[in-house]
Amino acid sequence: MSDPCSHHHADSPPGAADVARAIRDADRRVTAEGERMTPARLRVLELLLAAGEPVKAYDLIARFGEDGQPAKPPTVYRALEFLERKGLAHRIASISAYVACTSGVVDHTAAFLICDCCGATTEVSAPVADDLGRAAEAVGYIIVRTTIEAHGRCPACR
Amino acid sequence: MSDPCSHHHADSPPGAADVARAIRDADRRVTAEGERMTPARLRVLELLLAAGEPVKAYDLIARFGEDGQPAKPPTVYRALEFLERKGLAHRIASISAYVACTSGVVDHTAAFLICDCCGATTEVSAPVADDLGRAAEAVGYIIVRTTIEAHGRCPACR
DNA sequence: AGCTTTTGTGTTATGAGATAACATCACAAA
DNA sequence: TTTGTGATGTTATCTCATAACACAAAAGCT
Repeated sequence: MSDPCSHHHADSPPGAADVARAIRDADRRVTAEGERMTPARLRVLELLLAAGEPVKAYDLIARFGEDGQPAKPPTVYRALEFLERKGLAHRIASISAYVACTSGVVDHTAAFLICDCCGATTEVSAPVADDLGRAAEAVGYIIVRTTIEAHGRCPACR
Repeated sequence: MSDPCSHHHADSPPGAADVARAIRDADRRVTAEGERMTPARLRVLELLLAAGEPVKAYDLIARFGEDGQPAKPPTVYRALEFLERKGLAHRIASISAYVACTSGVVDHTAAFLICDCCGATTEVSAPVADDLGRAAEAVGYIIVRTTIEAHGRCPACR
């Protein structure tokens, strides 16, 4: 947050029921694809979903143990890598943070609107990537994965 | 480079004359805008231009002194911050690297095509940002700055 | 010129983000 | 049961970036 705001916002933390359902869905999908949704992976996904906003890796590490015991960094980074690979989470490079995927689409290019004031983020589907794909093709590139991160002010902060 | 390639590419390091001219232009522009193009800033810009591709901050730090003496990190990070603010360089968040701006346009949203194989990058003007701007407006966001980084394979590596 | 303010630099130290390397474990296929 | 693969535990370390403070250089003012 380059210029943190003092006014407060209505939090919209996803309800426990929502989180539980999202986790069950994710678990089923991963299992169906022949991969394992292990406790560590479930736990990290749970933390991301419960936060409802981007979370720093070391915050996940700190919150990892139900009893307050932190995890070792590789535990969390490995889980994040897996979740990203499965499309269940995204890394937001410009702020070095991670967020649960809110798009139902499995293989998609995500675009983020990030409020520099309060830190809220919105994942929008990117009509954007198509244009870029064409531009890339014209130059001879094959695009595998695209990071789109727009910084600015959210409705509450503007 | 997630999957480094062994084949080699024709390097296209900008000629010394090109670098010198770009530096003079930048110097003039910055001075005209009432800011100071100090030796440290010139040096970092020179290193970025000469590289012709994204460079890690600590590589700049290592190469900083003409005599081989490294700089202290803040020296380089401050220069990078300035160059970015002036639109003379860009930070590529997804690979934590910096690159000289190759677009003539002063205030623009840059988009990058990054080869995961050889590390080459191409800066393309982003027709992309307009779409995103409209999408953002629809949700009530004001966009200040956008990061667009497409990873894939360059013509030589595909 | 003398003074003040602003902007940039030098330096030390440390914070924050991420991964290498290797031992061990769990699980499913043969 | 054996064997192979994928996941985890653990230690250590590496890379990236900035805070904080003292000092210097330039620009603006009277």
